[in-house]
Amino acid sequence: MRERPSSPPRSAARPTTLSVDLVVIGPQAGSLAVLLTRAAESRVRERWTLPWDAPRGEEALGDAATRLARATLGTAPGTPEQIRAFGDNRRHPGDAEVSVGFFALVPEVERRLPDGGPAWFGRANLPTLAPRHRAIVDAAFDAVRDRLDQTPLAFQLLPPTFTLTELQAIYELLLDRPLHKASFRRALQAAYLVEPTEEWRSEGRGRPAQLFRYAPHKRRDNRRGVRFDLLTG
Amino acid sequence: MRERPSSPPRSAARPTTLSVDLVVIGPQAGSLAVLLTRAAESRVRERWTLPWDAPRGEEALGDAATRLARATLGTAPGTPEQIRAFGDNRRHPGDAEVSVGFFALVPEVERRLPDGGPAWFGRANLPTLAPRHRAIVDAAFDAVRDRLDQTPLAFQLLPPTFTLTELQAIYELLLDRPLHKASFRRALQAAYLVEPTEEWRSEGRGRPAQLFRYAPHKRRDNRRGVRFDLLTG
DNA sequence: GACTTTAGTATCACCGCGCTACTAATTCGC
DNA sequence: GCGAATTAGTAGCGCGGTGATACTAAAGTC
Repeated sequence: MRERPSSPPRSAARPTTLSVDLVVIGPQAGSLAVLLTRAAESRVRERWTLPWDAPRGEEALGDAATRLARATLGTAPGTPEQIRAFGDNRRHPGDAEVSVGFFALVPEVERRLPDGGPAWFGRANLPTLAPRHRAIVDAAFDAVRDRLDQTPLAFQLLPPTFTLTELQAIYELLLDRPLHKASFRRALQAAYLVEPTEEWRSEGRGRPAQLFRYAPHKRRDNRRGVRFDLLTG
Repeated sequence: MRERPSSPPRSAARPTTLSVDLVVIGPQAGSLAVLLTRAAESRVRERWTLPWDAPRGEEALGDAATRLARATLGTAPGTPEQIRAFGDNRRHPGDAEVSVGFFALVPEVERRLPDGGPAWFGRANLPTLAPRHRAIVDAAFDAVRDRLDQTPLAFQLLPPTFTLTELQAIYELLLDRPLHKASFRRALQAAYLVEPTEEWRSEGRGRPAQLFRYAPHKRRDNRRGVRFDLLTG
C-alpha cells in the first residue's frame, strides 16, 4: 500500500483530443427539456447529440460554450456554466478523449427553432445518446440542482416577469420534489429577491396572480452553522 | 443581439495540450498547507509548481490524479476529487492549453516527505506560482469549502480517531470562520456521524478529551425547503 | 348566485441555532 | 497539598425559520 516516492515524474503536456459539450435546458410543458442537434456525420452511431465542438485557437473554454449556444439557438442565453471535465473512456460522438461539459438555461419563450435543425427533448424522453453525452446530461441536471441555492439559476428559466406560482414550479422541477407554498413565499420575501410589478395576469380560472421581477436588494450576510445532515457517502 | 442560426457547425475534436494538476491539502500547525514540487525544467519561470502531468494513453483523468498523488506523497490519500477544467489563457508551467484540477486531502500524520523533493507551504505563505496554478489552488479551497456539507471531506484531514475539538478546528479552517462549540456538537450528535471510542487523550493542561471515530449510522432523509439567503450574484 | 379554481395570508407548534452559564477533569504554581 | 488556570463537555433559554392547517380573495363556470 505504501510506495517509495520515485524520482519526480518528468511532466509533459500531451496532445489530447478535446471537446466542449453543451447542455441547454429549458422548461417545456411542466417538465424540463434538453436541446439536441442532429448528428451530421454518418460514422456517428446515435442520431442525436449534444451541441459540441473543439475550442478554436486561443479561445477560452467558456467562450467556446457561448459560441456553441449562439450557433445552436440563434440567440444568446445566460452565460453557460461549466459542469466539469469528463475524461473516462466512455465514447464521445467525435471520439474526444476529454470533454468539458457546460450547461445553459433558457426561459420557455426563447425556444423557437427552425425545422430540420436542433430540437427539444423532454428529460424523460431523451433519445439514445453516446455514453459520454448521457453522463454529461445527467451531470448537468445534478449541477443545476446543486448550485440552485448559491446562484439565481431559477430566474434564467423564467421570462423577466413571472408569477410566484411559476417561480415555485421551476424550483420544484429543478429539485424534483414538491415545495410548500406558504414556506416558499415566506423565505422568498425574507430574502428581498423579487419585487412586485403593477401587473396581474389572469390565466383561465381562478384569481389573477401578481407579476414579479427578479430584483435582489439588501443582502443580509447569513452565515450559519455547519450542516451535517446533508452528507452523502 | 440576435443571429441567424447558421448551418450546424461541423464539429471536430482538435488536438489540445492537456494537463492534470493536483492540489494536495493537509493541516499544518493550525493552518492548511499545500504540497508543491520543485520545478525541474529551467524554462519554467517559477521555482515551485503543483504536481501535474498529462494522462497516459487511455488513462482516465481521475486515475491520472491518483497516480500523481502516489508519486508525490509516496502514499495513497483519499481519492482525488475533480475541481473543474481551466481553459482560459493563463499561463501553465507546461504550457498546457487546458488543465483539469483535482484536490486530495491528507491527515496531518501522513505528511512525511523526503528532503530535496516536494515540500509543504502554508496557505498564507505560498511562493509565486504560474497564474493558472494560482487559480487552481484558489479554486481548490473554494471547492472543498463548497462541498464540505455534501461530502465528509473533513474526516479525510484527520486520523482515524480524533477529538471533537480537532474536528471542529478542521471545520473552522476550511470555512475560515469560528464555530460555536455547543451548536457544533449538537448538530454532530443529531447526524449520527461519529461514535465514541473508549480512549481519552490528555494533551497538556486541561481535561482529557474523548476520542471519536467516523462512523455514519442511521441517516434521516432531511429534505428541507429552499434557501434563498445564500444566493450570490 | 352557488360552486369551483387558483392566489395569497394568518396562525400555531415545533425544532434548530446561537448564546450564556454552568459542571468536570486535568496540569501548573507556590 | 491546594487553589488557579486550562481545556472538555453539558444545560437551559430565547429567537427565528419551517411546515402544517386553515382561512380570505378574486376570478371563471354552470
